[in-house]
Amino acid sequence: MPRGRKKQENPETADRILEAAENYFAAHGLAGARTEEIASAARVNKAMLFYYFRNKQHLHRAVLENLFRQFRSSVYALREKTDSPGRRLLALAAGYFDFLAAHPNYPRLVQREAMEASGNFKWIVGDYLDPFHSEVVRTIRAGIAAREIRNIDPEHTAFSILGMTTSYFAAAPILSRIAGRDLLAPKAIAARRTALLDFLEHGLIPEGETIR
Amino acid sequence: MPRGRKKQENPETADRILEAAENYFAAHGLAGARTEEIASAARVNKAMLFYYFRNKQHLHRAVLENLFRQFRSSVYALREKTDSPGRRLLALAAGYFDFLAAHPNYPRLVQREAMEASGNFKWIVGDYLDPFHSEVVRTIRAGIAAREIRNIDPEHTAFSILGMTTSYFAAAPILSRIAGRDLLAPKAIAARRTALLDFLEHGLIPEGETIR
DNA sequence: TTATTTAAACTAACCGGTTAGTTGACCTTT
DNA sequence: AAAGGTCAACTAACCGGTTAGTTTAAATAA
Repeated sequence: MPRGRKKQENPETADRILEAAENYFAAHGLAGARTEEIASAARVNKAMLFYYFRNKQHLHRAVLENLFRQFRSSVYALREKTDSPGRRLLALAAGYFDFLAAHPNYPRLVQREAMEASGNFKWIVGDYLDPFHSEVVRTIRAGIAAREIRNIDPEHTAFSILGMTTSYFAAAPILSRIAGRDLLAPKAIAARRTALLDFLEHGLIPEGETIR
Repeated sequence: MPRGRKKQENPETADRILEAAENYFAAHGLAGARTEEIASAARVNKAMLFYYFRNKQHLHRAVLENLFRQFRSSVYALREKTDSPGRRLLALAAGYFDFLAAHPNYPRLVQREAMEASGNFKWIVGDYLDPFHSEVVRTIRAGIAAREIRNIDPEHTAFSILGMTTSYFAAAPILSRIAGRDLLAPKAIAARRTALLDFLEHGLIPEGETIR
């Protein structure tokens, strides 16, 4: 129950801050992002960042947790209920892809955490990344057992799948420059999706077979 | 010509600075790295950074150019002279992999530049990344024409190959945590190499064939 | 002499964080 | 209903630590 409110409009100040912070942290990192800029992008006084979130670190953590919560609910939402591990794996990859497409800041924020050995490390891995990675590995194993998937190293394959999916979005700005067109445009993303899934399918299934 | 003080020869002060700066910029980014720390890691006075490299930005740029020069010479050194585009492509991927394994700072520095839309963008892409990417795409096209490689989108395949190669090294710290062991240990790198090349081979060749 | 190097003090700017005070909606009490 | 009080939300101005970059004076080597 909000007690005192100022004038009329207030699309949740804290949310605006969170959104602006997400953009700046993704683009410039914790050290590179400027609180003043975040504040002005959120159209609030700088002091509000510290009013709602204790300090820069806390704000950064809030951004991460907010994003990871969405990540987890997305991933869990789209688990296919099929007997075919091959199909389940492709659905997993596609779902992960779609989440990234919908949250372009995510890969950059995670990449930053991955590069420095920050303190966030532990909870990010334990609460979010490890469960997802384990599920992928488990599905690959099941696929191999069911002879739907080639006999490959499940863990490395998981790294490869997640890596080739993530890197496209994480490096989109520079790749767009190389390609000479905007790779985050809806059409480009759709093309990437099919190309990626096609590549996966043919890198996983045994010779001469198809997942169906 | 080393002119400096001290009886024992200095392994080129500027080089020590460059090396230390590379480590700190890779780990913390341009904004996050501290000149004082770079200086003490290089065992020189802070003023030397500004004596040899005008300012922090220039030092950062020097680090990038130094690394990219090595990147280019490595890549050009290992071009296979074979008629088989499929083999040339695998050699290209393997060579890129080996360069990354030998220069663990490279992917992190490039990733950072890729994430923010910095001014370095243009020359990095134009002078280094674009030529390499083009060569990969060209080789894939030749492979398709020679029916050694499946009929796939060459550009997206290039993204996938480079992405799955790079992301392993760029995210090594966090992946190591997930895997529960050091993924940059020589043995782990060797395992990654074979797993990666195996995955590539079976994702590229037409059904039932092999590159040989 | 001249180029390189150190140590140390210094500055200017930047930037995270604080503070004192204001505003306005809602809640009493009269 | 008028008057007064309360509290969360908000602002402008400021504070103090940090850090890029400079300067100075001295030392060392070629």
